[in-house]
Amino acid sequence: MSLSDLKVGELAKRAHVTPETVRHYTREGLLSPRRHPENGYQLFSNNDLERLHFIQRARKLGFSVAEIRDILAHADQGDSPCPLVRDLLAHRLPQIRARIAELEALAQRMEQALVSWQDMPDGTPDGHSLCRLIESFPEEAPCSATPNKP
Amino acid sequence: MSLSDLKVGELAKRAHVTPETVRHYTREGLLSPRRHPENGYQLFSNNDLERLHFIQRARKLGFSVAEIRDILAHADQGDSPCPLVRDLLAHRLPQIRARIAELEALAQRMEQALVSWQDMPDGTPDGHSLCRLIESFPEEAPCSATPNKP
DNA sequence: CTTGACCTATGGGTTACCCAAGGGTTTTAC
DNA sequence: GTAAAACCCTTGGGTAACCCATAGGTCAAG
Repeated sequence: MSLSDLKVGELAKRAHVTPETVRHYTREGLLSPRRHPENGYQLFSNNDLERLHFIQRARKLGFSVAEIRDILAHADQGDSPCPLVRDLLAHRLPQIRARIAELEALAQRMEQALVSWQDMPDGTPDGHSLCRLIESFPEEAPCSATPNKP
Repeated sequence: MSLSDLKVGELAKRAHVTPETVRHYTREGLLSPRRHPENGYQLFSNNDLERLHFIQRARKLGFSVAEIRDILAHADQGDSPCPLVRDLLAHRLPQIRARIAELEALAQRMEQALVSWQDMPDGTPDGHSLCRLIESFPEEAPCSATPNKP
């Protein structure tokens, strides 16, 4: 109805994301487009575009989609989401730092492996050994960094 | 049949993982236990225990379960998996380094946010602003680090 | 009026597991 | 000897933030 109504693709293009992402945010309740009464198309306003920009900024600060939904819900009710925002970030930061430390440790294991493998022969698997490269590595360190999350 | 046959729980305990994890590796083809002919229980050998240790070492070096399956398949066929192992690690390492850089950038954004928010009032959302804390952050940086993967 | 570009909803894939349900088995304890 | 606890099985669903394929409706331009 409004002059500035945007369809998914148009909104997506302006925010440099894919239409799928916009639909995802809509499904998750971060955006609530009106619907064209006849064809069912999603209709986004300029306000939705601002909202999407907000979402992108928040994502870049490390907030999850679920957290952003909560933040937006607060704001939509007229409550200031800022205390929530501060809290979330303060809690997330040490987790990120821990994750960095994990990955750093992993990278060092990998580098040490590559270095110490440089003068090891490849060898064929036998009954006792599958790959000495890997087996040459220490295993016993009760609990520590987990790889492969990203 | 063998004296040293282990049930899932026993194998899991010796490797300090959960039975679910063992079943997962079995489903993914990393382990191939025999089956008790009468009750269908999985029966693992000492060789499987070594194999599980191998898997754990490889996981700690950052290999994915799928990669480890390939490595083990090579070894099971009598081929040396070592060239594959070197290759995989050499390719993965720069990805990990890139991921660390991403997270480092994220952490710095978060820290800068927390600092610069210290003397900002919380404010109530109005038509133009949802949360100035987040809106005070730059958005335009064409493409860069993605948060929230771990 | 027919392309081709766009929209819709649904369901499945990604990773490395974890968890619950529903049901059979084995071990332990009385 | 038996009953409860502990263990095993398979199936299916959940996690995070999307991406992609399918099948089918809609719309703008030539």
